[in-house]
Amino acid sequence: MEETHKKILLVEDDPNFGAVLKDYLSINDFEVTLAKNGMEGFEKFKKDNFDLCILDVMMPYKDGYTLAREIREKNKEVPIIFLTAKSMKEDVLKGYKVGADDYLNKPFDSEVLLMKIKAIIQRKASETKTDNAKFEFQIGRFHLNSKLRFLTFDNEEPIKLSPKENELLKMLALHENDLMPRELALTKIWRDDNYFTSRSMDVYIAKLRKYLKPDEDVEILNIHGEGFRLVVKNKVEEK
Amino acid sequence: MEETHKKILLVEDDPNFGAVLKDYLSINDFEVTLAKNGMEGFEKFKKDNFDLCILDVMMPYKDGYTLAREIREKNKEVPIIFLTAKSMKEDVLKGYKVGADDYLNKPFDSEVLLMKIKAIIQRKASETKTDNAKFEFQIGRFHLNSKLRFLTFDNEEPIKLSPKENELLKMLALHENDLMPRELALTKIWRDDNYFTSRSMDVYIAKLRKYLKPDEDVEILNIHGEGFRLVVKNKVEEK
DNA sequence: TAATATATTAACCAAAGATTAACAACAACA
DNA sequence: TGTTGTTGTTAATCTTTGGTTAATATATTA
Repeated sequence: MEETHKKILLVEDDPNFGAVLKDYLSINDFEVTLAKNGMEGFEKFKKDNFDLCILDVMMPYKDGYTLAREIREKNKEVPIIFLTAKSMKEDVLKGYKVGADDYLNKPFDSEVLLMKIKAIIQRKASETKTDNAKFEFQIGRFHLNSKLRFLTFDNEEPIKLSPKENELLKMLALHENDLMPRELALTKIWRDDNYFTSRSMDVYIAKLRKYLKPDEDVEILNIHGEGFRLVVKNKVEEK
Repeated sequence: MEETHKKILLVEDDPNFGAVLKDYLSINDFEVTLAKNGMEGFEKFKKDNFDLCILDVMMPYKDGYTLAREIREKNKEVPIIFLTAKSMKEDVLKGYKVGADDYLNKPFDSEVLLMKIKAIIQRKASETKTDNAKFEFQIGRFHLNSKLRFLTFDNEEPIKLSPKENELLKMLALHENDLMPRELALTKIWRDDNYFTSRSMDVYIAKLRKYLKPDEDVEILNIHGEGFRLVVKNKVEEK
């Protein structure tokens, strides 16, 4: 079964390198749009719908990080890979902060790039399969509107949730009564999985438990080493 | 969060190259077992539980393809990567025929290998996640949910199982009324087979027996020197 | 820019889980 | 029957993971 080719936005100021890379990706069945600086890159980004962006970091007028930030404002989903001559840790961190999905130091092996591209696109594909457009949830006597970030208990005044609180509760609700793996929340909400983000998540779990206290039948249980589970007891089936 | 390191079986007859590659993989957080020919490779394969095999094709006594076929007989799942000096099409085909997952021509870029390894392991992981591996078992009057790690007796409050308790009981249940070899549980659950892990397993068998006590018809029997057997007596067939 | 809301970090303690050690009980078998 | 290796049991110890608090940092808004 032949899928339609994935679209890649390639922003690279070196015209030779850019052309070679474009050709290479093209013969590997990607549809490549080449922009030669950040300005042009952003213009082309707005005009089309790409599956992946590959950005050179060092470019005149507008560098890769700035461009990435603009792209992220428009689109929270599209994967971004940075190409850079630098391999400094702070630069890498800066890249991930603006939401990069991967990093590649020049000069690099084209096969490695290809591998990364495929891995990233596949990952995004499986993510969008799991993540739901749904934004309203009934959780016991609570109602969550994750678009407005409101949590309402019965008919009381809604509580405003912070973005992280909201995302986390939504993810728990999507897995109601089932395991919500730690790792899933960390990689999807925190976009990183280490000791501190894990600690941070625990802090948020505590906050959510506080919010959910008024309903005795709603609980967030821990499954040691695995994740959390939002349980709703004595559930009355509606019809 | 630190996962336990993935185990790789590396079979390579060139001692220098083998050692270098082993070191390289080790510093990249893999646990590598090196075998210097096909014979030794197969012996080591049987003794442990690997996440990946990397086989050199041209080796004395037993070549990579033959070894791969033997490995496949034992294990249909484990990913295999071939290393070869050849790049002939028929050889590649021969490799895929015995179930290779990937192919790499010497000399190769170590980063490429690393990438391939990661891609393959991740793919396998997501496969086993989506493949609806059985996780619910009826054991006499008990019900085991090995995903949530719950053991429920009749309609009583579920008992929480620890990861090891859970895995072990699941493995017993998978062999219900049949022998569950010691060695199997040790290599699969403890990923190591020595005096202490064996002792540890006995401790867990004791714990499980305690949990299962309420149902007279459920018992874990020992088969001296072989393993254990989960028996369920007076089984009433349901329809 | 100050004020406010949100998020991260750090330290510390508690809980859960796993291993180890020591010894008793048992099976296999010469 | 005694000897050897295996299994059963308990309790102590060690390790990892989770919960909580508060200080600090970062982002957002007035």
